Amino acid sequence: MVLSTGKGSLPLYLQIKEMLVAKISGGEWLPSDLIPSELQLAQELSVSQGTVRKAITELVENNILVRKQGRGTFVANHDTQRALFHFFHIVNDEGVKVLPNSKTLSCRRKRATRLEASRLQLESGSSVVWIERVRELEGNATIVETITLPAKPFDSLIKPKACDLPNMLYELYEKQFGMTVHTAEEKLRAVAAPKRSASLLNVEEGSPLLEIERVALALDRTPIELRISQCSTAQHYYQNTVF
Amino acid sequence: MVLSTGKGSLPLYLQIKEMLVAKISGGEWLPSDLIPSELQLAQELSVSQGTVRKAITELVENNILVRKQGRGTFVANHDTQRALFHFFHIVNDEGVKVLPNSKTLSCRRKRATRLEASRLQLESGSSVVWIERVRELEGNATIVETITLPAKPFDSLIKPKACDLPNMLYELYEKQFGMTVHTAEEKLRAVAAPKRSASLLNVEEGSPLLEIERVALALDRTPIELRISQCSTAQHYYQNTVF
DNA sequence: GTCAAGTAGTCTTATATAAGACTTGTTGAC
DNA sequence: GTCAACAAGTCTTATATAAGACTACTTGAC
Repeated sequence: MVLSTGKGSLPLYLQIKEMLVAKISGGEWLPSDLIPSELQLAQELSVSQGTVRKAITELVENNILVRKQGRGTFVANHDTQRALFHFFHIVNDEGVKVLPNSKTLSCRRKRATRLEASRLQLESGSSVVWIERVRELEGNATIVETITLPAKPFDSLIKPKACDLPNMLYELYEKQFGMTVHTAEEKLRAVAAPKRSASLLNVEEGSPLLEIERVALALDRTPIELRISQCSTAQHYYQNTVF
Repeated sequence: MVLSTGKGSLPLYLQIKEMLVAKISGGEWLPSDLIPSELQLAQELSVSQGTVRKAITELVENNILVRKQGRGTFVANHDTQRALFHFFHIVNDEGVKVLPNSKTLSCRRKRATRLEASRLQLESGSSVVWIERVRELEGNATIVETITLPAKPFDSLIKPKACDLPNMLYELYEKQFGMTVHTAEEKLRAVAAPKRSASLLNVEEGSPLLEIERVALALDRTPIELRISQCSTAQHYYQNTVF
C-alpha cells in the first residue's frame, strides 16, 4: 500500500486507519490476532511510529483494537465480558448487571417477514433462521427474545439434534461464522404483553413490557442479526448513561 | 500550579487534565469561554505544546472542551443543538429527532419524597422545586414529565407570574444558575399509564408507557435534576446506539 | 545433573518534545 | 468594498526517551 501525501489528500494517520480497518473488515486480521507492532507498521509505511500510533489510538477508542503495553496490539474480540459490558443493558433494581441464562424454545428456518427483511437488508420472503428463547435473570423468567438471522451464513445453526445454543450468541457468530458484531442500533418501546410473552414471563396479558428491537451490525455496517426482546421491568430496568 | 515529575507520579498530561477540569468545575472558566491557547498553557506550565494538547484532546473527547481550528479552544456549552443531539433520545417512526415543545402545568415548591431525596442526594423531606409538563411531538402530546430540582440554587424558578419556562431546561440551568449538565443516568421501564398521565396523553388508563427516570449530573457528579418522563410510544420510540 | 531464582536483553507500548503545515480572523493598502 | 498580508491558533508529523512484558540465559543450591 502506498500513502498519498499530496495537497488535498487525507492526513497520513487517517489513511493508515482506513488501511487497518480494511485488513480487519476483509478478514485478513481476525479477532484476537496480534497485529504488527507500531514500529513495524511505521517502517513498512515509511512514516514515524507516532503517526501509526495516532491511527491505532482512534481504533482503540472505537473498540476495534485493544492495546496491551509490553505485549502488542490485538484485534478486539467478543468475550462474554465485553458482550455483557457493552451490549447488555438490563440490570436489577440495585443497578447490578447479572449474567442471564437462556432457554431456547425454537430454532428453525422460515421466510422473513417484511420487517425482518427490511432490517436485515434482505429480499422480502428470503429464507432466515428464527430463534425464540426465554432468558432468566436471578431465577425469574424476565425476557422473551426472538432472533432473526440471514440464512446465508447462519443456516448451520439449525441442527436435527435440538437447539443447544449458547447463552452469548455474539461470541458464537464471531467464532463460528466470522461475523463480528461491532455496533447495535436499538429502538425501545413500551408494549402490551401479547398472550404468548405473557404466559412465558408469568405476567398478565396486556401488562406493560419493555420491547427492544435491536439490529446488530458488523464493522462495515452489514446487518448481522435482528433481535426483539420483550422484558418484564418489574424487577429490572434498562440502564443507559449519556455523555 | 506546579507539576510533579517524580517517580510514582501521574503522567504530566493527566496532571494537566485534572488542572483544567478543576478550573472548569470550580467556575474559573465558564461555558463558552475561550481558554488560553495550547502554546500559552505549555509555557505557563513549562511543558511542550504536545503535552498540553494531549490533555485537551481527552477533554474534547469527553465533551468538556470544544476545539475550533484557527480560533482556539472553548469550554463546551449547552446549546439547543447539543441538548437535542446528546440528551434527547425520542425519535419518530422514521428515526428522525424532532424538537419537542412543552407546556408547563405546574411549578411549585414541595417536600422531597424519599425517591427524590435519594436521587438528588438530599435529606429526606428537603425542600425542592417540582415541575410538571407535557411535551408535544409533531402536534401530539407524547411525554409527561415531572422534574425535581434542589431548592438551593433553583428556588427562583418559582415566580408569581406563572411558569413561563423554556423548552430546553439544561440551557437555563447553565446560563441562569451556573449548573452545567455533563452526564445523565437513565433507567428505563415499561409502566401502565396512571390516570393522570393517561388523560394528559389521550391514551387509556393502564396502557403501556415508556418511563425514563433520569438523573442529570454536573462534571463533578453533583446531582442537578431528577426527571421522570412517561412517553407514549405509539408514534415514537427511544433510540440508542451501542458500540 | 536438575531445578529454581534471578538477570540481562529485546520487543512492545507510553510519554514528551519540537517543527512545520493548515485554518481562521483581522488589519491596512488601495 | 476588496483583497492581500499577517497574526494567532490548532493540526499533523517526526523523533527521542521511558516504562512494561516476555524470553532466554546464567548462576547457584541441592
